[in-house]
Amino acid sequence: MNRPLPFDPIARAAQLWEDRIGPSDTMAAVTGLMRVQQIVQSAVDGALKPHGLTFARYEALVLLTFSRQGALPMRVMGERLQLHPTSVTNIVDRLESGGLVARLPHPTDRRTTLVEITDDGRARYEVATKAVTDIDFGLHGLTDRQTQQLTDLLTKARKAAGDFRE
Amino acid sequence: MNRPLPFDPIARAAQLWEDRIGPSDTMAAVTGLMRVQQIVQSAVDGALKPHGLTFARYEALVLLTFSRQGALPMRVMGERLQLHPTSVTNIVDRLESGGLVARLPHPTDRRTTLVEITDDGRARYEVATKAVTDIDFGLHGLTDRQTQQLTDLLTKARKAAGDFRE
DNA sequence: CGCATGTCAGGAAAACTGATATAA
DNA sequence: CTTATATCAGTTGTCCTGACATGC
Repeated sequence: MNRPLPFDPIARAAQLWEDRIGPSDTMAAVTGLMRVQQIVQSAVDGALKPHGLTFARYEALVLLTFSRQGALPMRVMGERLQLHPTSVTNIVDRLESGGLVARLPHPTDRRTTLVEITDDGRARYEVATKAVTDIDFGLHGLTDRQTQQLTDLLTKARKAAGDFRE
Repeated sequence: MNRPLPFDPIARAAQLWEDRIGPSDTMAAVTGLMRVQQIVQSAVDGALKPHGLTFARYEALVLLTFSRQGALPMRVMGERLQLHPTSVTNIVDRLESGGLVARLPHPTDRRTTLVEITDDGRARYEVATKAVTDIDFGLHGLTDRQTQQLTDLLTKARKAAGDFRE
């Protein structure tokens, strides 16, 4: 829709920031981060839409597929995906109503609800994975080396934010 | 609230992805990107909340402050901030109701609406800027050099996505 | 006529707050 | 009694679609 600008708006803003406020390094990185996230989110959601998924729901499906038993407690899903408890409830509701996961009682702790991926869920996961990998998650223009570098930098930031120890 | 995990969930997911699906470079970068964006968004919104702003509204205020006349057409704002026309309307509505900007008729083109930052808007911009720079936009753990590297990588991705030419 | 600009109504997906029932 | 788990009701901020009035 929108034609591209003939200049980089973030570089321009960073220049003005430097002139008027001070060092613009962090501001430029954060603005770029926000914009690339938006690009990637939109590309991935677009690729998943024909399969009735959003990125958040797809991530939940991947998490369950990767789990040993194909099932996890709600609380653990929220922890791994960094989701609010009510968001987990919402996402599992939608996946469940589509028949992609099922809620099961936990065998020993009756407070907790297990979420198990169904056969339909595994099938959906496979076609959805093809859809997002076919578009490279909407992230283009980087060499493999640069993509790894990006991952490393983001990992440093996550660690500094207390996302994980080790 | 949530204690940090004792391991990096993205690194773990990338390992499983590699085992079962294929190269995990892009997947790891995108997942990390999403997570860091979430961290930064939450930190910045938290810092701006006491001043009655969100990051989106703050960005609009910065854009106007940086413009030559302190005023821009709605369409241009949407173009620079990569916002949907209806999102521009919404954001300007809220800024206007807080007295931070004013809508003016365009002198020659009566279709377009100019948005001008007010004195109150400029004052709010200053305290808000102090609030977000005081927390470094929620982005920690990177050296200046690494922050610049991150910006460069994100710029490459934006350019490949057709965000801007040149 | 076409196209551009901005607004409105309404919906979607997700985050959050606060309250609640149940169970450890 | 305190804590943990999950849900529910309701609000918020943002993006999106489709329709529309106005003006170039």
